[in-house]
Amino acid sequence: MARVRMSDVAAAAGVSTATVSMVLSGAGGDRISAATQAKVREAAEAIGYAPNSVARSLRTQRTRMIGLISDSIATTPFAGRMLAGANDAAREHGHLVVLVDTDGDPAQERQAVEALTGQRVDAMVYARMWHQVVDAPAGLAEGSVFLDCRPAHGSWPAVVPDDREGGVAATRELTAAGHRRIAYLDAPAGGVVASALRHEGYRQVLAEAGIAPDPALHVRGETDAGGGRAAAEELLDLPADRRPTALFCFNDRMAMGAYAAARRRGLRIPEDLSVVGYDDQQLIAAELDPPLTTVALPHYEMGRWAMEVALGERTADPDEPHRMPCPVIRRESVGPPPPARASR
Amino acid sequence: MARVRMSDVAAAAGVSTATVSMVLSGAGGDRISAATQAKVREAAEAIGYAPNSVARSLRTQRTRMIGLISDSIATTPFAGRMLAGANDAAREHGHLVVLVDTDGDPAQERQAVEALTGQRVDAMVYARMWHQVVDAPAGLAEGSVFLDCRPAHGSWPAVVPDDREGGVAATRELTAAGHRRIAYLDAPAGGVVASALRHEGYRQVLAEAGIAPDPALHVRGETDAGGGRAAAEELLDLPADRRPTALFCFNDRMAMGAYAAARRRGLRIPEDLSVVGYDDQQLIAAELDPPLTTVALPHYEMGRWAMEVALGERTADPDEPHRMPCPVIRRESVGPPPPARASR
DNA sequence: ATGAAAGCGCTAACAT
DNA sequence: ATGTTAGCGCTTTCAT
Repeated sequence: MARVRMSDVAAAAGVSTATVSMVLSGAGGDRISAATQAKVREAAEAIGYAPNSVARSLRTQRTRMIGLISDSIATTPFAGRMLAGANDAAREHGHLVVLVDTDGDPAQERQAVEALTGQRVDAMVYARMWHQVVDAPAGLAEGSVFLDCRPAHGSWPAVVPDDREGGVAATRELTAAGHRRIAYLDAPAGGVVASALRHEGYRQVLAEAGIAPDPALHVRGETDAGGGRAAAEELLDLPADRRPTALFCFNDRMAMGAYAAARRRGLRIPEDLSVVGYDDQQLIAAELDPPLTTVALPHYEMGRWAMEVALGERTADPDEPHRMPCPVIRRESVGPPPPARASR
Repeated sequence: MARVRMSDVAAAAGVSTATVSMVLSGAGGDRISAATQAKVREAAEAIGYAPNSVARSLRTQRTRMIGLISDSIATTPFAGRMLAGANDAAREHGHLVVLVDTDGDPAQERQAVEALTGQRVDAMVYARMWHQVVDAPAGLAEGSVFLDCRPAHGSWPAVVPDDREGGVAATRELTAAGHRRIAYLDAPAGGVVASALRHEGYRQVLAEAGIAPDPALHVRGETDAGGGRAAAEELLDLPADRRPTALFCFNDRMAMGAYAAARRRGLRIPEDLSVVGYDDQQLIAAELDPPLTTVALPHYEMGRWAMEVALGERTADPDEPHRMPCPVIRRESVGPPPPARASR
């Protein structure tokens, strides 16, 4: 790599390294004469000088690197856009991101914190692939920020999707179309914080619309297509007067399964059955037939937000997670309820 | 962050920093007495010493960081497992990866190379989201390695999927089941190197099986579900005696569209029509009904390979890309051709 | 078996 | 307006 040092530039320009440092770092704008500045820049250019950030970091105690620890953002095809948001924000502020994927293994997390601390990153972001409550890794510095998760204990800034409002928006999409028998195809019970929050949102909308919640319309299944299909079948096998006219699915994969169940029964979407998903997974939502109306997770924006607070470009309350809105993506899977069951 | 330095450990242990350095770096195994070693370790532990990698790097001229420049691996949900492979290999050898996503923008690439060079990363990996031939970014150091792409000019180690053999494997899956009228749903003409390679493999298998290639069975479409569907429709509208009994699709998304086209015509998969995809995209291949037989891209292995040569743990020919095998993933979308057209 | 001392390449007081 | 100088925290000869 580059072998030429600042002293070489200084020699070539006939000035001291201090002068070179000042002009090249821009700090000497007013202190160094224009002529000298030009001379220095030319010399640097001519001999192909590239500053050594390691030396600078040692001196300034700032590395312009941000550590990003994740359970598996990088390795799974899901929340990658969080990285994009974080990366963009870092770049815009002249920082680099050092990424460590730990598979969610606490031992690896501890090592990651250690390695990143050793490299003296200016700050750390701790990210999860999906919204959850986590134990902070051992040794995580104050000033770190949580991305798509929040710490069970301790006080750190955090950003998570506003899953409650997402549940509201999804359900409202359905009540607005005229539905009153709306099912919620939920994730398995326990642990999944998004599941409970979306359910809250769902119930709130029903209440506002004066719809009595029917426990039979709240079913659970694995969060994949198979689970969604099984759950949807259970629902569609209900007697006609108790059967839902619309399905709010915990995620797009379950919605995909619900499509399959509807298809088996000869039900058309959205004419006979309306469906709303969650996640806006491009590979599914946009390519389903018909394209799926869904609620998007603001991954990119959350990644940006987290990086901006890590960089100190934005302040945040360390005791209350920032909830990022989840926009509805309208496509073609929602319509009015079928006439036969449109009125009660 | 940690404020305690090696001199603090030295003082606490009553030895010199040289001694501390030796024992803590393991280099003093035979030179320092066991008693002193223990004393030093205890002192370090007691006062919570954590070495400063920046200072070490300045001194040793090695940062134990590898730069990874990608067009958008991190930001799109596709080739993320390349990152996992790279990350795992780096970790196993005590290195960290500094990730920069450039969106494929040459200006950003140049900046990335510059920033990474400035940080004195020990090596760089240049990755693309899908197999392509690229112009190396300006200033890319010798010794860098190309991941999922190969340089149009210049001499660098590179790793790409063996798309030709993948095409062979996919097609053979179909001839082995007894098919003779096998269509290739290709990507649009031009540029996509994988497209041509897979086509070569396809033709080779036909030739080996003594099947005369029918130009009507080579159709092209956009590489999404819509394109696959249109291409499949064209094929399925052929007169019965010319219609294919099996479809080899450029990717899983096109296969998804082919499923839709088949469904519209009342064709069952695999009883009436066999389908093979490419990519093994979990969200699609495994969740389609029936699950799709496909060819997997060895993303994880390629990521690992690239990182290992970047780390110098593996040697590679800089003038010939390493071709990584693409395994067939057998699921349920391939069967024998329907009886009516089974024989020629 | 251990210590002294010279830097790695840069920045930032402080001088001039 | 520019130069001198003292480190940042560590590793590594070379001495002892």
